[in-house]
Amino acid sequence: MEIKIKHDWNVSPDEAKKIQLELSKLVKEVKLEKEPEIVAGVDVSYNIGSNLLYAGVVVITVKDLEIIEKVVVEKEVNFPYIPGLLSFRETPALYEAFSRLKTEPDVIFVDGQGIAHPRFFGIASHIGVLYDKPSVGVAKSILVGTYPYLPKKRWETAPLFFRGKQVGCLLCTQEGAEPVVVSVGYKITLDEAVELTKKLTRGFRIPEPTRLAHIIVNSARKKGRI
DNA sequence: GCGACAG
DNA sequence: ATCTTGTCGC
Ligand SMILES: [Mg+2]
Repeated sequence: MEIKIKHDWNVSPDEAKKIQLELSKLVKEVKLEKEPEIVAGVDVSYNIGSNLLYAGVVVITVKDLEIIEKVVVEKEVNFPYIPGLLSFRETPALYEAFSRLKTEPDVIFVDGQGIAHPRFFGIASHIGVLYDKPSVGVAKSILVGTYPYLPKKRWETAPLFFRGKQVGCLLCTQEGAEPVVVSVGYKITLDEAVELTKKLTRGFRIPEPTRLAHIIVNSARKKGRI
């Protein structure tokens, strides 16, 4: 996959925030241009105390959730984990994985927030904007925002609000489990993001794209090889 | 200033 | 994110 926008990653936290504010102007919440047939899921893993990240991308079909391509790479990082600045830690490694990806996905699913973010620009939005590719954030917990109730029944949703705007949805993907946080990353509507997430969810809490990406980066890490 | 805080 | 055993349910 080819990146469309490049910028420095070797920046300070303050500079990172400025970049987010600038790039957030490019985020679009619009309907998909084409019916998604192929989606990608991305995730990152690492050993505690190490600065070596294992970044992976899994590409699957929407129709039968069959894997058609997977890539895992190793990449050093120096940027720490700072709530609100996750993309500056994980995206450079994911960039290396995307560079080796042959398949062109219709939508990218990211383990983290889209616009449900302090500056409305989480890692899912960041990746979507840089690649000019529709993206969705599927997080395991909330970064910012409030909700009126917790969805308990499968496929039930609850709106997530931040600063007077609905920035995402809590989606119950599995009864008895905490809901996932779905938010628009880029060039998709929240309704489309939620519906697509439901299509991509099997019997697990985490939708397949991100769940499979999590599995491959962890197996690569535990084998100590790619 | 205090507390919260994706992965 | 990662560490880990026990326990519950299919
Ligand atoms: Mg992750």
